[in-house]
Amino acid sequence: MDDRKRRILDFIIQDYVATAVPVGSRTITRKYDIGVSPATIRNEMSDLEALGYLDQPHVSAGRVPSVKAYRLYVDDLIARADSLLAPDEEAWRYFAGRLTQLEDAAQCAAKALSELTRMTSVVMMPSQPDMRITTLQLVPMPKGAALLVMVTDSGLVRETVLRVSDSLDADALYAISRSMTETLSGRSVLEVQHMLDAFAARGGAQQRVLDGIRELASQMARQASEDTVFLEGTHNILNFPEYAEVSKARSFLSVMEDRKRLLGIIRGDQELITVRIGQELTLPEIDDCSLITVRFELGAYHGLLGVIGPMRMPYRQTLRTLTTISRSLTDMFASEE
Amino acid sequence: MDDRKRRILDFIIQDYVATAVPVGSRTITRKYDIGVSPATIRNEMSDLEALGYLDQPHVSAGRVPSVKAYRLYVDDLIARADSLLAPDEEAWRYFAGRLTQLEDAAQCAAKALSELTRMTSVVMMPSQPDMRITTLQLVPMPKGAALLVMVTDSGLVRETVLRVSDSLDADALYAISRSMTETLSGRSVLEVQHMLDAFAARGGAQQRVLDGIRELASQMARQASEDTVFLEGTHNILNFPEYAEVSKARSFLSVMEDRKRLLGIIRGDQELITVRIGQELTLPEIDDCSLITVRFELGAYHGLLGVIGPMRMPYRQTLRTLTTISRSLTDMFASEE
DNA sequence: GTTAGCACTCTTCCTTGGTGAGTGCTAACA
DNA sequence: TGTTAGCACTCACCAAGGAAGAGTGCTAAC
Repeated sequence: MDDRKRRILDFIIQDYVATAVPVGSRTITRKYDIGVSPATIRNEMSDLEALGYLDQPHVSAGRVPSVKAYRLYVDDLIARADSLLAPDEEAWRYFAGRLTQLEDAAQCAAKALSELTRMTSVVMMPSQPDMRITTLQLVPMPKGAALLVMVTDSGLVRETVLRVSDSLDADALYAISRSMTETLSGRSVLEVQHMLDAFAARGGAQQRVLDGIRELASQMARQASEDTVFLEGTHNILNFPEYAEVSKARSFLSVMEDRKRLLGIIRGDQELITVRIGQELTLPEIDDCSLITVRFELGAYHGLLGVIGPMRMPYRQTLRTLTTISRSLTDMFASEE
Repeated sequence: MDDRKRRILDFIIQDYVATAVPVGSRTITRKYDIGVSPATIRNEMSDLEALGYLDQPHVSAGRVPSVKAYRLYVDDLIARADSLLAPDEEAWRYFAGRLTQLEDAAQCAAKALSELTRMTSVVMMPSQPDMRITTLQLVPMPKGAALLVMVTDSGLVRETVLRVSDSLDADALYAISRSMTETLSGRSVLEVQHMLDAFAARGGAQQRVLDGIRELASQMARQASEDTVFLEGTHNILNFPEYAEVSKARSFLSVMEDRKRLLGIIRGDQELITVRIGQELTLPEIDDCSLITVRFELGAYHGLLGVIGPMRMPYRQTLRTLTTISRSLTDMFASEE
């Protein structure tokens, strides 16, 4: 494939991404000064089609990039990764808001991504199978209640409200907290859950507290073993002419509902950047969509940021936004812990 | 309006709610055994139209209930409120999941509502202008961090992660927590926010903690003065043939984005049940929708649960679901505090 | 190797006529 | 007086038939 073919292919991708309309030979000469006539372009396009880089919806329509064309384009984009390193200023500013906890950060990132890209964003927090408890603390609440707060070594926080005896003041709650922390800190959430399951029916004064710990531990254990996913901006899909039919939009949305399925697809991604184009996504209902995922680091583990949109998506800009947010997430966790 | 007219009107509403297709005179005789011929029904329908209870999309279509008809139907439904008192078993079971905090409960209720009704749900938590701080507590976290937890008298909890000196162990953090609580407890969040604004640039060892408190206080103050809204299931609108055009669906969704506008409409509702039908909603973009809100109690204040869907909605079932969830929310808060 | 010209294809949009659901009116009937 | 059958009429809906336009492939000339 010579240079001119390559340039024409790039023009077609660029134009189709922008307009969603099949690109004809005249359109190219009108919009992009390539120095040859439509007829020549036609010959080249004919060659490109033979090579498998272009599809023709029907004989009298323009050409549309094939999966192979997007693949070429994206692989090239990733190879010249330096162009993606320049941070996306808008994304930086957008995501500068203050974040407190892991989940906040993930949800916040998902929201930022979906608003910046105007597509659907997905964030996978990594599973942390060996997460250990560092602190348990009871915080007094009004009317005989207390907030049980559980903190793990990875900075995950969970809390629940308990009913406790009115006779317990702040100091008493703190004393209990200390002894609980002493007993349980350093143990994994799974271990704690099993320990307390054994105690379950023991009864007694502090039963409610134990139940609370057990509940939190099991919540955390669940979260520790399964990766969790956040989705935002699912209904941005309506902005794309590809999804102008409600039935298509609905099928897209119902695919998005099934988070386990999505998770199953992206879970294994180890590369810094993974791009799945069209059928590569292995979601037949939305085989005209693409999914880009970018890794971020969270201690020893890694999570994924992703964007789902039509196959015809602005790959370059989307990748920049993704890498920018991914980098700031990685930095944030690195500094916080 | 005599009894037979009323019965015919009810049939038309019932059928139109179920099918979204204008109801003709023959349809009525076929589906509902009313004992008279289509011609008679036609005469009655003609009368009902003259009375303003029916509309006719065009001359050779069946009839469609008017706003006035829905109004009559709904007012009647509310008047015979006892029929709504029977709790919706499915809703009960669905909503039986354990809840920890106010926001959790609200969000959870919103989710349950949208899934049960298959429409868009809205939950408004009440503003609590005189909310006061009861506890401030620092919980140790790994790597020189601490979780600052703030609890108010109404049971609202907020927390944020702070960086603190490594030299502070659990006991030291507790000592700080005690003195903070002593100083600030009983004060309103607004007061605290202003106090700390004055101190802002003071610097010093505990500056980070003070900043944390200030931030939380201002978050809470914002929440205390503004009511907060949760929306769920916005894209359920796609399930209705009325919104089969993507452009309509999009305009619905963009109305839903503007929470302040929604809030402005429902904020003032004092009744136990408020039903806004069609234009009564004063949202011209979606003037073929209805909004039902039901009050729930939260201490001295009240919040609202609502469902938004097409004007042609199953009012009776929706009201039952709403009142059931509302009652269980009210109960939950009453017992918890 | 490039370009102009031309016949050809096929989608899109508009028009047109047929079909059927539903109505309103009138006249007959109980 | 209320109910019913019959009938002409209206109008949305749908399928079929062009006309227009965009785009192609091929051929022949530059």
